[in-house]
Amino acid sequence: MFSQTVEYALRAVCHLAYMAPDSSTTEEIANSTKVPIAYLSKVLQGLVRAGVVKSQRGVGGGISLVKSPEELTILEVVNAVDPIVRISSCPLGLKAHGKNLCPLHRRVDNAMATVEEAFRDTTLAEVIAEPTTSIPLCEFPGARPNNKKQ
Amino acid sequence: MFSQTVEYALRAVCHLAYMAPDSSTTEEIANSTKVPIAYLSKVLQGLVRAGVVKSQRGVGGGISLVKSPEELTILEVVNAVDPIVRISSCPLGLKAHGKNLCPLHRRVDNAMATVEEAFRDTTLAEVIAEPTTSIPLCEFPGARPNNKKQ
DNA sequence: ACAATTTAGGATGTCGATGTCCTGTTTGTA
DNA sequence: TACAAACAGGACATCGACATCCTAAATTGT
Repeated sequence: MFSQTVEYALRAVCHLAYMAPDSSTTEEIANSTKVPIAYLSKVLQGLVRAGVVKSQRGVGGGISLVKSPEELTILEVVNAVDPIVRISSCPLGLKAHGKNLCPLHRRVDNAMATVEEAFRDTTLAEVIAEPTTSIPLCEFPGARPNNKKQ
Repeated sequence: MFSQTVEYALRAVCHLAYMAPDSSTTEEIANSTKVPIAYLSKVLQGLVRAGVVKSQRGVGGGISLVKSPEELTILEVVNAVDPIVRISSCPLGLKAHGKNLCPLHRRVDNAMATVEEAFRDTTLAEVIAEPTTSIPLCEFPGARPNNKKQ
């Protein structure tokens, strides 16, 4: 239902949220999130263009969040790489329907609206702060993802 | 978010619900739903294999619903052609997580669960009975889709 | 200036979703 | 039986998602 690219982008941003406001290299993110590094590079480029993350080349550079985890929603990440497209007019192109959706497409669109709202209401800060036995991206409870520098 | 195949399958089943318990030919469904006939044929084959519709070859044959519109849900149609796959274990394959989803994947899976439930709770009968100015698949209010035989 | 690090981006490959076409098979009817 | 209607299914084409590799460009430290 969601593309692999969305999954990868969410993992990457989740990792960056843990590290915020520090930056991580693409390699660090790839190791932490188990995403193919070459493809992750492309996904991150998309996030940079969308203004969700920023990049810094050269020694000591890397990728970091533009906003704080408190201000960044899952929806912004999803829409940056694979936007949730709402149904705004009849997919059959029926003129008589115009902006009115038939009951079928109204229901499908409502389903998408529900997802959109759930994602809009969730910040990255909430995701990484939530108490749980399963830390996002981490093998062991209490650890931070791929935190090799400390 | 949903595949084109899902969209086509829903249109086709919606048409068949209007016609139920009569059958329609692939060509009639294609015309009514504005789906490419050759591809619709493949989609319908999938619905036949999934037991959502049944087919009858030869003169006077066609496609018809297996269940009545009251008993058939949107979810059954969606799952027949492009199943909603729930997240049942950590996508990163982290052993430590096991069946526990981290907050990130828990939220993504919850979104899918919401869609699944909304679709499970909607029958085709509800879709075609709902009062609206936009009749599913029809250009004009009050008409039934592609109802050439009457 | 030079070397090491790190992202940017082009070229390319693979695979499944989408879509088309043609032939085979089944079935009703004259 | 012959023919026409109608689905079944294989072969093939196209396109975008996913993925990899290589080179260029930018940046930092020496």
